[in-house]
Amino acid sequence: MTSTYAVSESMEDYLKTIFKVINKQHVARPKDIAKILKVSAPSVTGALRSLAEKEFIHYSPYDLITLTQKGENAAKDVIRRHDVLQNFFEKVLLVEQKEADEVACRMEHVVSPNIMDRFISFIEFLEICPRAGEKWISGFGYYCDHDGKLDNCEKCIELTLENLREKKRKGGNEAMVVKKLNELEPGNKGRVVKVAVSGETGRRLVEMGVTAGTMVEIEKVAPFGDPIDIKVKGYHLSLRKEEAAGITIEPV
Amino acid sequence: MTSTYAVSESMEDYLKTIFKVINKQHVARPKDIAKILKVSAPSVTGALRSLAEKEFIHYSPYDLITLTQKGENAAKDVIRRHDVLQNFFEKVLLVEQKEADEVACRMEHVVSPNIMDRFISFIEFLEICPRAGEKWISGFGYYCDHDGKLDNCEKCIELTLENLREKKRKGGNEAMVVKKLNELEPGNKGRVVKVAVSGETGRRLVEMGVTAGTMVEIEKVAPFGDPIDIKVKGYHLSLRKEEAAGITIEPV
DNA sequence: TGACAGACTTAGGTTCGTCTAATATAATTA
DNA sequence: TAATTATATTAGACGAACCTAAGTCTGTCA
Ligand SMILES: [Mn+2]
Ligand SMILES: [Mn+2]
Ligand SMILES: [Mn+2]
Ligand SMILES: [Mn+2]
Repeated sequence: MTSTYAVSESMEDYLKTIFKVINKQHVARPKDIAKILKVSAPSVTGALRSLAEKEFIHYSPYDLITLTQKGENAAKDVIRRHDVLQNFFEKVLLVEQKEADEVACRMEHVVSPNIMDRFISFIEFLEICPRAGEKWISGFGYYCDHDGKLDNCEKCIELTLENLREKKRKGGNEAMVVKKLNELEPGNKGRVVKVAVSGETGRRLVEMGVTAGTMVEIEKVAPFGDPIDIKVKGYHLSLRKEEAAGITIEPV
Repeated sequence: MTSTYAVSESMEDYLKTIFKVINKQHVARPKDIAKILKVSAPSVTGALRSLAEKEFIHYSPYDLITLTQKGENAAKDVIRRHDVLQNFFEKVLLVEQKEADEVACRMEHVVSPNIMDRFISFIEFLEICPRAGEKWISGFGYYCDHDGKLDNCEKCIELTLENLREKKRKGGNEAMVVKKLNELEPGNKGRVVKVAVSGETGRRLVEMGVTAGTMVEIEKVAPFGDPIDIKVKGYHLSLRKEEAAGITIEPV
């Protein structure tokens, strides 16, 4: 059984750490990496040499460390896997943050791309399907904390059904509401209706499979609405305002 | 970060394999182990020496291999972790069996006891809470296969609510139905109402946290109803008929 | 500008899990 | 029972990922 990803678990953690350090303080130094990963300085030197050889980073002794494009992609991918898993543990299994983070950091290296996608879809479905959603998860919390007792499910279902009908009544009057991605606010979620973005970003979106039907969440909007940070399929993505304007969304 | 479990990932896989081989053909030989784990024969010899030293197995060169109690416990624990994960991937995330098995075999070594418990509770909750269950999971399947389209949720919720009320009407007339565990049939599930089992098995049940509220599933019943194989909290357990008779169940 | 402290690398060693080649033992079969 | 075949072990080596101890580089500051 060949390993699922291009580098070893250890190297993935180094890449992840380098990416995070660079994005936080512009430049990554071996000392920081050693501290974060709780390894000795010589271990870091060794890892750097190995990563440079495989062309994940630019590096020579005493030089500063930068990620190659390949390295950045790999790092982002590990981080995505980590985030999806941690999110699932925290938001669905209601596990405490520290443990969710720790276990995600071990699982991130072994989860398959396919199962990743399923986790993402599952969480989306959970958020969208009116049978489930937040209320249902809190019911799971009750179940866990009370030795397998179910909390009053009937009321909850009635309410759900009520809301669903309400929404439908309204929906019958107005046409499907769509907005441009740049018109949404942090925390808003929606489903992609159309993508009309050219250039590198457009290509990246297609590559990532961001097409009609994909769920998008607004994470952060900078002053003057540029750039806009979004989450799609577990990826964190930063869009220019004009790029975001090319994406049509049906808010959820 | 110290590793979560007592032995390395590799050794856990050896233990698991030894357990399975013994339970299948009574005696484990290095050749079988090598074949299953896809390693060379000398690798097996090395692993056996190492496991013997740590007292997980009884072994000396050319001798036959048996698990110590410690080894058997460890093996069962790995298998439980594996099964719970694989089950979640297959039954909840609707992942195909081969991949579910492979990824479970990697994750089994890094999932924490706590998150294990959550997975188990989550699956139970999914099976019990009338908002979710099988119908809901099949809705998730539809969602995955149709690019994020929701299948007619309203009808499904109405039906669920209907069933729930139906059940309640019936439930109002008759008192809570309870049975003895030995009266159930393979595939039946239920919630433990009372445990009155003495001896080693009783102690084991308590250790495993099998108390009022725990979900139990009947897996297999031998001819004449003895022994009875059950699944509790992810563990597979074999009970004598008289032991099973000491456990009161409310069928679900 | 030159010393020095702190950061980084080199040198060299350990453990783990794997391998191949050679050897020893056990089982089968003529 | 002797020869042959199948299995298992020993010997020795390797790469990955870590470590400690000992040097080397560099930015800072007197
Ligand atoms: Mn994290
Ligand atoms: Mn990690
Ligand atoms: Mn399996
Ligand atoms: Mn495994």
